[in-house]
Amino acid sequence: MTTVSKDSPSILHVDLDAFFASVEQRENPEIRGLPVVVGGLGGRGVVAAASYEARKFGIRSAMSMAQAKQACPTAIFLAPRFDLYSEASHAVMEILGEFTPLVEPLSMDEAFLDVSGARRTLGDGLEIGQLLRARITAAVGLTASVGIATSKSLAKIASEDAKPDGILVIEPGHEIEYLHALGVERLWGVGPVTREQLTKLGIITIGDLASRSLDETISVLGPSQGNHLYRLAWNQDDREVVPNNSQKSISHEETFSVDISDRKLLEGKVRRLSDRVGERLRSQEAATRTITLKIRSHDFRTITRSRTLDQTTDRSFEIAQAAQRLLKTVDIGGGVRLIGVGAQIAVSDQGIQESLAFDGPPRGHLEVTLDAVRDRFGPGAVVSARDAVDSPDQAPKKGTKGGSKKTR
DNA sequence: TCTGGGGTCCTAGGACCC
DNA sequence: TCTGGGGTCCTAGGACCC
Ligand SMILES: [Mg+2]
Ligand SMILES: [Mg+2]
Repeated sequence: MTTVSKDSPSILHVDLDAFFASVEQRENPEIRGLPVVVGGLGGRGVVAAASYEARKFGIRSAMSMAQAKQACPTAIFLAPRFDLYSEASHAVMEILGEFTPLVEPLSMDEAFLDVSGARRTLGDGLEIGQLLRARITAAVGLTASVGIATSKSLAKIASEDAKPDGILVIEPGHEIEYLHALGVERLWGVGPVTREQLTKLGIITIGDLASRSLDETISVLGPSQGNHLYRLAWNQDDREVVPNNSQKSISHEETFSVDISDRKLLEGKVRRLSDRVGERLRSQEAATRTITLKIRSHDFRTITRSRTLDQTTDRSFEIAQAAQRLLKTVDIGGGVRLIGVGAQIAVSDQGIQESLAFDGPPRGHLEVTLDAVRDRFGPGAVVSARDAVDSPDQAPKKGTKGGSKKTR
């Protein structure tokens, strides 16, 4: 048993280093120590992962493979092998689960852990972080970096600074000095567009953002993002680690090596993509009601068209039919670069019942319902049972149901 | 050889409802 | 009675993440 002070940080962000490239280097000893670039080889590919050796040449995720080749012609260029990465990912997540059930995967190669319960037996966050890093390397042959802090946002930022193969604890009381020295783009949720907006206002660092008034931040970024980022800039982030998040959509898309203008050809592509979407729906015993067609034109402009059906389906044919009908409404004049088919996963009545049983009714729904009744029948129509007096106006009529079953 | 593929969440307007 | 005010659903677009 270890003694751990109560305010010792207990949120861990675990992130594998150069994930796809590291798996490839693990598989093939001959490319260890060499610049390795994993990405699409088909002419229009981008970099999915670059080994640290490749990063020395300026190669980064999301740059085109063509650019990467220019930066380092002698690098090893590999097509991704997702089955391999998926297997490694599962193995890592399983290890994380040995430390606490509170594991929230964010992607194939990263997860949050809340170890506040596990610390009593396993040690503080730092000790647990070192333990699981060693376990991952020994069992899976990959290195992981870990950020540890009192909030998700800060733990995630810290894991970047821990890389590669490192660990970093942001001690309580030192959070603000650490955070405020960083560029705003380091905040989770600030991308190129937001960073540019902030730069125009002279906001370069997180400290700059924090020193402005909340009102100013909101006037530029809107109430939602403004509030959120302002809070993050002061390390005010009370989001909890939530395991077992359910998937909300399934999609497949394809970028063609040459733009396509032939409708028949595109219809065939839609059919094949719909098959894959349907297959995955059925394998999860899920269904969809809303289908989305995505088209990116030769000029990189992207549109989506979606259609909600009257009834849910898990049949590839119906998905394809909906998507092909949407395709007919789109002008494909200059050629199509990418086409995609997506399906929103419908929440089954059973799922709703389970979530009601588990979480209680979502407040929004209940209150809307009550308000609607009051709106129709007057303020006395619904009162708390505690306050109900035995008057004809307020007593429930005989035969009133306890609750309705279907919420939507 | 410009710009992947898989996702999540937010915004905003119109329809519809009470 | 020149304007109610919300709420949800649907659709389209866009920022962001890995
Ligand atoms: Mg990573
Ligand atoms: Mg990652």
